[in-house]
Amino acid sequence: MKVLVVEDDVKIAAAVKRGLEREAFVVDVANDGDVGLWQATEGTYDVIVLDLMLPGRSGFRVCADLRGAGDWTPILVLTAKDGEFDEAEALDTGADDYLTKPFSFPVLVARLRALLRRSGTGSAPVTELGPVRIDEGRRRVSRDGEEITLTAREFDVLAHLVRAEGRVLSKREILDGVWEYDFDGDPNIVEVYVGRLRRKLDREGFSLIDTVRGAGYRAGS
Amino acid sequence: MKVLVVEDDVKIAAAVKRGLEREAFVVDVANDGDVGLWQATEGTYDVIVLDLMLPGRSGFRVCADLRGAGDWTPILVLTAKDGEFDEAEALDTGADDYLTKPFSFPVLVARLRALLRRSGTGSAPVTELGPVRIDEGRRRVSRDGEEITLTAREFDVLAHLVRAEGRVLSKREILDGVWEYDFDGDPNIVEVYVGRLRRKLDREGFSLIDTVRGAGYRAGS
DNA sequence: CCGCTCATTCAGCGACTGTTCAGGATGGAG
DNA sequence: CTCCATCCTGAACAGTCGCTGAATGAGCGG
Repeated sequence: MKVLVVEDDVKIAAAVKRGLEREAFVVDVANDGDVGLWQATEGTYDVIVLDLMLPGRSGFRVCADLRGAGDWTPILVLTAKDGEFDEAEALDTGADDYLTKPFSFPVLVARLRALLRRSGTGSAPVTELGPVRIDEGRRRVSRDGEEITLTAREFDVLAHLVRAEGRVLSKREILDGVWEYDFDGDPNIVEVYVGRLRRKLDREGFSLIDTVRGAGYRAGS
Repeated sequence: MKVLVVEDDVKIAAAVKRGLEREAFVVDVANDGDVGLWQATEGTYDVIVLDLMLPGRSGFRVCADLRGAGDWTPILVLTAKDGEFDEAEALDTGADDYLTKPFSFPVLVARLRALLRRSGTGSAPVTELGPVRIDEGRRRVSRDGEEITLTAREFDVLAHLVRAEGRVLSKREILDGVWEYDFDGDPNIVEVYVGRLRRKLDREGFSLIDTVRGAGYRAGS
């Protein structure tokens, strides 16, 4: 589950990033509105946390621009309680929820999850592929009813492939979708994870992830 | 992209209609279940937004009747959160997704788009030429339902020819379209690949790729 | 501070596939 | 009918791609 945090206060940004990562989110941070907008359009995020008071392009503008460009990634807006910006106004611009600073961390997480659930990105109805059952909401996987434990990364890679609904995803696409945007390590890591998923999920006569040589990987169908 | 909105609350119906029209949908509204069912069967819609609580025929019935009549237009169901109707139940009746009222507009649009994407109305690059079926997204090819494995290059060449929809492509064009820009090897390689494709795909009485001597190759039509 | 889990890198191996080449087949022009 | 350009094909080779096990190190909990 990828989150983009657009926040100029470096300390807050870092704290939020660390906290969300502990909750198994993959987090990218942008420190001003322009970079934020750019990253939001380039990358594929499941949800965006957007401060309204930003250097460069304001949160309002970012929100409006994204929506104007047809990007409906759920947005949770952060506002200062002194209320220079009005929450209702933010919602009008196309935000989906808001939170006034200072906020408690559990609340942020709860609201994010609620947002993901509502927008359907997070609660993709449980998917079944052969004997394997993938519950994105609870981040659980089972085969023949038996629970299988995956690490956060393993789950993200699997979920990403499953969401593609049979399309072939290149290693590059998987990297972009699951790892932080500035990851520039060896794409071989995708192979490593696919290998691990196979060892955990495949069984005699059933293989969940196909290799499409020269193109990427494909799950299901 | 045509949407049918079946909703008895006139204000909600109007708001949704206006909003969706701003998103470039073409919207028809029905105010009760019977009219809704009738319009759904008469017209051809890409997706139906269906309230469950309706005068006349309930949303459940509409859904069930449509499915019973073999109409599989994607349906997004609107439920009141007080939960007189159960979402799971709606999905059982044949709905494809649900949203609880009140909902935010962007969420509705996002879900509709997701639904359209999933149901393939939005993008399905699956081409059939005679007995051969080419699925570009899944990178799969089959003849008479039987899967045929192609290498990456083979698939790319085939896809390129298929995309030309019957136009003749010169070897040069195929090279430029499929190989890297700076490829300066023997154009004979195209012949080699066409040959391999033929051996894999052609059968008695059917040949997928025609040679147009002196000009290039052509697939389909 | 120690032991654990997990993410990442690396190198080696094996199989597959892209490419080349040369000789045979084919078709059209004259 | 003949000849030449064009196309087809089988075989061979080298390089690429994907898989794996092991090693390393960061981070967390005890």
